Amino acid sequence: MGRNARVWAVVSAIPVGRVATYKQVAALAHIEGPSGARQVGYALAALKTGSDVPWHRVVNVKGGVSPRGDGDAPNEQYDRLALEGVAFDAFGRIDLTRYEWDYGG
DNA sequence: ATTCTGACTTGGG
DNA sequence: CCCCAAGCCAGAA
Repeated sequence: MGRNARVWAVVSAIPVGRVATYKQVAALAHIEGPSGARQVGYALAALKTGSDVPWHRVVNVKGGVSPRGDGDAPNEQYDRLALEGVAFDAFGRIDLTRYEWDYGG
């Protein structure tokens, strides 16, 4: 089981209507280190279209979606989250204190 | 096989 | 708030 699989497993465990930060996913996937969050980003970047992984529930520490250079993917992320009941402020940011996945600790 | 690029976070100014 | 630099793995040509 490589890093990608671990990341995908963690992301797949994020409940509907809830979001997790890259950092959080990295910690749960046992990818520790200063660049753990980045590994998560790389793992998600390796996702294929049609995958069952809810990648849209992964946001950056600012509570916003990370641009991938492309234009539609971030937009789709906003749409999917909105459909799940996640609210955004006027700046397009999510209130992490309210929507961040509480995995129980 | 090598080379380039990219879904991040943190600390200091 | 913005900008800069470091640490890191996977995929494509």
